[in-house]
Amino acid sequence: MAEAHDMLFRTLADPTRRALFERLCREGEKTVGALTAQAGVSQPVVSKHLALLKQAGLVRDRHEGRQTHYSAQLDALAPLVDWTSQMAGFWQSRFDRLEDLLKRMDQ
Amino acid sequence: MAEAHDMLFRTLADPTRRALFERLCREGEKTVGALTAQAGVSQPVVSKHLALLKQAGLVRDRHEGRQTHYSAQLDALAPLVDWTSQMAGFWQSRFDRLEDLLKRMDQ
DNA sequence: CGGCAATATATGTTTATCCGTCTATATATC
DNA sequence: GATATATAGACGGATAAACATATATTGCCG
Repeated sequence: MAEAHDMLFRTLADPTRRALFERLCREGEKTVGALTAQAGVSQPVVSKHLALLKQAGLVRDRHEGRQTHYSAQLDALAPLVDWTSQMAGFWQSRFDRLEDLLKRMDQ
Repeated sequence: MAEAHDMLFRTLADPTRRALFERLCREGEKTVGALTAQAGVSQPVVSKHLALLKQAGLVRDRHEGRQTHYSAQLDALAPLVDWTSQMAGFWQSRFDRLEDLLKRMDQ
């Protein structure tokens, strides 16, 4: 049962990796070189993190000449939103049932 | 810069721990014993995970006699929602700026 | 063609973190 | 004294992050 949530949480749990993703969200498409310049880690490491982000569907790559441009793929956050609202939903429905119960007890 | 996001993502990244939280969301308040019975791991491990969840603000505990009841604390998911919408917001604003630019170029 | 630039990928290694076990033990509470 | 939970220790194993380095690939350019 290793679902999408699992990979998402795991992928975003690493600070270096999440920082890369955040930068792509803030600043839009960036080349590996540009990302490496401010990532504080070596280029191979950046490439590896980008590969993982891509595997999780969080980024897309676009080749242009000898450069690769990466950009955030926001749709990939949907499972995260779903999960969150599902959790909130469970809570809410339990709350509703409680309210319901109290209402019936009141009568 | 180890913010709330960091702890949240890290805490929810572990499947066992996330499963505990999900169960508390779905089924409401549970004792450690009840959680242990279906967690597939030993009681000390369950207690440790609960302690981490509590540290992240994701659960609350309530002592009743010799039992401890845990319940999900949904407010703790707020930073997660904030982060997500922030990322979406960055994306959106970049999109807006692009639209703006195109509009001006059109004139 | 030759060579440099940008990136991906593979290696070997080190280090660190984390999860789990089992086994206490401390602390309440019943 | 038995029960429920928390906490701690020693331990093993898995995972993962980082380094450094090397190399393969591809594209650009002279």
